[in-house]
Amino acid sequence: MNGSEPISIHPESGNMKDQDAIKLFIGQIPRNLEEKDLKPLFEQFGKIHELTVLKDRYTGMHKGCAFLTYCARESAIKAQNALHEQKTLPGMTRPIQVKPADSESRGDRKLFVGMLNKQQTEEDVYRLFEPYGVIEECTVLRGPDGNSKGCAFVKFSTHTEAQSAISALHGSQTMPGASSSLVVKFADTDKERTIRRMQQMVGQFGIFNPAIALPFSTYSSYAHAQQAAIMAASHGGYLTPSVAFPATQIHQMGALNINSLPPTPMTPVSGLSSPPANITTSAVPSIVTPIVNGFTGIPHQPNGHPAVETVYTNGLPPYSTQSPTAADTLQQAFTGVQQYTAIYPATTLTPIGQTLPQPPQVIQQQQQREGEGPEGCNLFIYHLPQEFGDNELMQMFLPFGTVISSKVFMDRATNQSKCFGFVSFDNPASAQAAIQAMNGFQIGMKRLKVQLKRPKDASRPY
DNA sequence: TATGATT
Repeated sequence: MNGSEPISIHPESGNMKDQDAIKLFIGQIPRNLEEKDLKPLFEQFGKIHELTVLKDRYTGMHKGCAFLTYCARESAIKAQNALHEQKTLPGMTRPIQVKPADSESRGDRKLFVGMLNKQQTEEDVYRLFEPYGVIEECTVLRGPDGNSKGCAFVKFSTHTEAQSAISALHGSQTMPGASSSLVVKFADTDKERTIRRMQQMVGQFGIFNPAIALPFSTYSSYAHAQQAAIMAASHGGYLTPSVAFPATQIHQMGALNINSLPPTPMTPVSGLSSPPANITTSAVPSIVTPIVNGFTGIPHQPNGHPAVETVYTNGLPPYSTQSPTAADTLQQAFTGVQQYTAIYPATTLTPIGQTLPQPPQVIQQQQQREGEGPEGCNLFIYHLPQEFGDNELMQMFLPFGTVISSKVFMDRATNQSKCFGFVSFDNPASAQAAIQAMNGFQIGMKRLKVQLKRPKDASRPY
């Protein structure tokens, strides 16, 4: 089995595959079977374009699996139906696996296209992308009035095709009337990504006064808070305060049924969030993905997976269709801080050019500094932005419940923030929710550390 | 830079 194994990767020469051919992953193959041994088994379903046994990159060892591409798409389907989990090869304990390779079945075949000309139709977009593969779906995003939003979704039959379209088209040209060059990127269909976005938005909007930010901020914040609260509750008391960074959170949040969120926000806290005036409450879906810096959510699709919907304000256009690529986490978060600080006069950062829907009306938050909450209700927050004061800190945590106090520690000599502080809620569930959502949250170059305040008495390691 | 700054 070891020793010499001349592996032929090109079984037959001159055989073309369908453009929509499916690459199959074959698993549970005995390690003594090479391409030539496997060929007869698979050939019965059609002409093989390529069959490759996977070898360890370094040791060259047979990995017990292979990739198989038939010339015809149909052959792959037949083979999968006939073989997948249907028989067990000699020496194996589990049945053979025959299924589309990960590279084929990835959700990553759907592209988001931005910076289109608003006059461009589905057909125009189709023509543009056609050269790069088989297009299964092509949708121009439109507002309620039917006008294009200047962006589209294009779904290819494979990840590879989609990737080649990105390579060829992203930034390749600027459509007449568009403010920057064409954007072609993988669409954010992935649930985890969506959740991560939501997590980001809590920070983005949570640090704004929700009443003066986008109307949806209240919703997303509350939805998120509820989500986190539900989580906290369902985990009982055993939530580890040391959940480190987003990966953990995303994982945990991904387990939630985000569609079960009630559309109605929680009781408004501290009189801050008057109900959003220009939102159609009756039409709000369970999850709302606001448009942020040109981010688009997933549009409603007739027969797709409308787990997430994009909803725009009544008549209010979204934030325009700026380049979604500009919206990487870091920059978004930092922009959020800048926008925030621009709103509040007490801060020193230069306002940035981003226009807000309304001139900010600063609502003075009555601030309760007295009285920490009971045990389990008090958070220690570290890595705060330098410019955050008590109020900003409170704003950031309001979405998770009633904040009974917030305090940023200041250096007495310089009157500068020491970048840490405390927030107290009136109940432990809110505190847990806040930890879950905000610990590890990236702002600027730093990530917030949010954990329960150490009890005064004995701060033992255990 | 690290846990509510006068017990």
